[in-house]
This record gives sequence, structure tokens and C-alpha cells, in this order.
Amino acid sequence: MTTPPAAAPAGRPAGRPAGRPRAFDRDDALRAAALLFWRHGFSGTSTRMLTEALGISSSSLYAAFGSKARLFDEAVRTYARRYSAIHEAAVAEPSIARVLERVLVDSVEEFCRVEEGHPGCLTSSAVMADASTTLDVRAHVAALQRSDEARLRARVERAVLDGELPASTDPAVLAELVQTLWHGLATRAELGASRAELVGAARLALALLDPAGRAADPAADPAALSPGRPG
Amino acid sequence: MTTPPAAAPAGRPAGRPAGRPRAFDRDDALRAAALLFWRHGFSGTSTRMLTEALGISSSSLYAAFGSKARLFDEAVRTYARRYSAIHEAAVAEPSIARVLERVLVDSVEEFCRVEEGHPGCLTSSAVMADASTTLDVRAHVAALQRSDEARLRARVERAVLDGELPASTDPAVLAELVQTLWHGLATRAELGASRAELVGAARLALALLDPAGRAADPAADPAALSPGRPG
DNA sequence: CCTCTTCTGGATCATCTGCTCCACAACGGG
DNA sequence: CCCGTTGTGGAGCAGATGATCCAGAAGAGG
Repeated sequence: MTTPPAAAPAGRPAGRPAGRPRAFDRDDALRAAALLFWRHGFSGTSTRMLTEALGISSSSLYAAFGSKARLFDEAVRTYARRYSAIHEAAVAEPSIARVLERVLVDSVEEFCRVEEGHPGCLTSSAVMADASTTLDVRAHVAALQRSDEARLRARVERAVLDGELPASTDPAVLAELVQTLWHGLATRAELGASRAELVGAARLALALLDPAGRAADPAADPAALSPGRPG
Repeated sequence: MTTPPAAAPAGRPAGRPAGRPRAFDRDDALRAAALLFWRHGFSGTSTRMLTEALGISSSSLYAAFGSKARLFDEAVRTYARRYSAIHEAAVAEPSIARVLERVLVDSVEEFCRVEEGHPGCLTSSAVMADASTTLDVRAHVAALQRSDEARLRARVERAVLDGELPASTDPAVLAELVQTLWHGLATRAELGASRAELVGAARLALALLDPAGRAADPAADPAALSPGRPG
């Protein structure tokens, strides 16, 4: 009904959806819109700014995305999926140390991508920016991030059961700490911290968190307060 | 010129600034405005919303604060001063462990104040929300937070010189990590994390960071991965 | 009393907001 | 070729926006 031709209408061989073809790339437009929302927030981005940046007319925008709110929602979800993918890939690592390393370091890489025009994390910005607009992006993003945290907590629990972490470890608290670091890195990136600074902080945190490193060589423990592994 | 009667005009004994007195409390209005900006962001808060919430007319608002942008700026600075005050008080502590504990735990208390209507950190929200509006709040907030970080880094350097931290400690990296945790706690608060969760994460981080605790009893080290001191 | 100064509400300004309408253009199928 | 379908640009809608103006009110000083 409201969704124009999201998927091919079954009768067609998916080659062309019928009617006049769209004159712009929908994914490109979505990316450009995300960038604008990122920089100016939802309310700070007008439909005029969007149509101008995307090089399309207002009617084209509404035909393709429905409304400004839905466009925003779609942009946020697109980026949220990236962050979830990082968590998903990370928890698949065999050792818990590698899991934590990948969650933090891979996320820093994502936050610092230069081909995107803006550092940081769109979902964090989105959540901070607009609370009670037409659209409840805040709740949706919060839910998404809770699921990322749950995945991580489950992985920590497994590590405890496997004896990889001491039995006294509280998985919920450890997961909360890692998520706190994650959000902190996103904010620092947004504030202009360099990749090197962020990776340095992340690696220090990882060194402090890694029980194997500390257990293996307690004498070298104080070195954990240096930036960490040289690599 | 543009600033009406910010300070008493010198000739008066500061009792009354002359002219018709203001019918509302300027600080109360500023607080109420800050809350609105917090919830809806700068662009998401209209002057109508402000005048309605503050119970004053548009002309009164403009007479008292100059413009919507200046009101926003003043609100952000007011809150930023609170966070700076926490850092200032913390670095005055004699032991570095107490310094870090106070920076993180006191900030969590601040983020979770219930008498304010919104959890989290206004400056973080402000930075995330609006980048290139009329007013460059972003740069100002970033500068403020850089000064907080510099203060903390200087305190860490002193702790290293005092032998309280191992000589291999990199003060810049340690300060960056603490600031990362700080921003992370702010974001988690904004996302709805409870005070207990935040304090738990903060205390775990502190336990991992505390070299005295680990050096004193390396055997008990794994316990550091539990929530931390019961108190 | 008057004057000077400042604040107040209400009306009002020009502009911008998100969004819709419409005539028409670009495709595939018959 | 016409048909149905879908996208397109431009004009334009009603309402909201940030900000200003003004007549008057409320104080201090003379």
C-alpha cells in the first residue's frame, strides 16, 4: 500500500519494476542523506537541504522514501546494521581476548572511516539529537544496541564456562564496561580524536582487561599502563 | 551594547539594576530551557516551546537572553561548568586511585540526577545534535572538554613522577582512556542505563586501572573482573 | 509630580517548514 | 500506437519558524 515497489511484484523477472525508472541511485541518496542528518541532526536538516544535496526534487524524495522521518529512520538503521555486524563478527572469534579486541578496534576503524564525511557513530548522534519527534528512533536504536550488548554478554558467559575467564567474572558488568568503552570511543571520534588516540585508549583498555596477559606475567603488569602492544 | 545589564552599572550598589524589574527568575528560566534543549536538541526546540515552558513572552526571552542561539550557548556552558567542577575537585585528591574514582563515580552521580528531568550529559547531547548552526557550540564544548582532559593528564603525570604509577605509564593514553570511559558513561546514561549499572562498569574499570590493588595482591587479580568493591 | 530606564504582552514580519498536487516524461506490454 | 504504471520537476499549500516592533507597565531618581 504505502510501500511503492520495494520488491519486484512477483510477476516480473526482477529485471525492471515497471513504470518510469528512477533517475537517481536510491542507496547513494540514502548515504548522502545520512551524512546530512549526521552533521545537522534530524530537526536541523530540512527537506530543502536534502533535495538540494541529493540533486532531486521534493516529489522524488517523497516517492522514494515516504517522508523525512522515514528517510531518517532508514538511514539510521543502515548504519546501525554496520555496528551490529561488527559485534556479530567479533563474538565469533575463538578467544575472548580477540572478541573484545575486535569489538573495540574494528569499531574505531568504522568510526574513523574517511571516505564517509563524518567521524563517529550515526546512531549515537541520532539518539542524542532528537528524542520525541514523530518517530521513535531513540527506542529503536536503544533496542538495537541492547541486542548487541546481549550478544556480547552471552559470549562472555561462554568464556567463563569455558574457563577462559575466572568464575568470579560478572558477564553483565564486563559487557556493560565494554559497551561503555564503545560509546565513549564513538563520542571521542565525533569530538575529533584521531584514530591513533582512539586505538591507543582501546588497546590500553584491552591490556587491562586481558586476564591471560596479566596472569601469564604478573611482574610485567605495570607495563599494562603503557599504550600496549606496539603492533 | 548588546548585553543589556549583565552586571550592575557600577554606579549602583548592586541592589537593583534600574528600570522595571524582571518578572521571572533568570536562572530558573535558563534551567528550564536547558532541559528542553536536552530533550529535543537545538533545532528541535522552537522559541514557542521555550516561551510556553518558561511562561514568558517572546520579547522577554529575547530581552533576557539575546537570541535562541545565545540562550542555548549559555545553557550548555552552565552544565559544562558542572562537569569541569567535578574534574577540578577530583584532581585535588591525594591519591591517583581516588582521583580516577571521583572523576568517574561523581560524574555518574551527576548524569543520574533525578531532580533534573533528563539523564546524561547536556554537552554530549549538544555536541552530537547540532554541528554547524549559527553558533559554534561544538567547538566551544570540545575545547572545554580538552581542558578537562589536560587537567587529568597533568595529574597523571604528577602521579608518575611521584612514583604512584609505574614510570612506563603513558599519561596521555591513560587520560584518553578515562575520558573515553567518561563519555561512554554519559551516553549509556542517556540511553537509559541505571545508576547501578553505570557505577558497576565504572568500578570494574577502576579496579582494572588501580595498579596498587593489583600489585598488592596479584593472586586475587582475577577477582578484578567481578563488579568490584561491594560498597 | 515627572523623566529615565527597563521589562512585558501581543501583534506581526518575512521566511522557512514538511508535504502535496499536477501536468508530463520514461519505461514495458499489448 | 495506446495503455497502464511509475518517476519527475515546479508550483504551491497551510502552518510553524526566529525575531522585531510597539504601547504600556513597573521600578528608581529627581
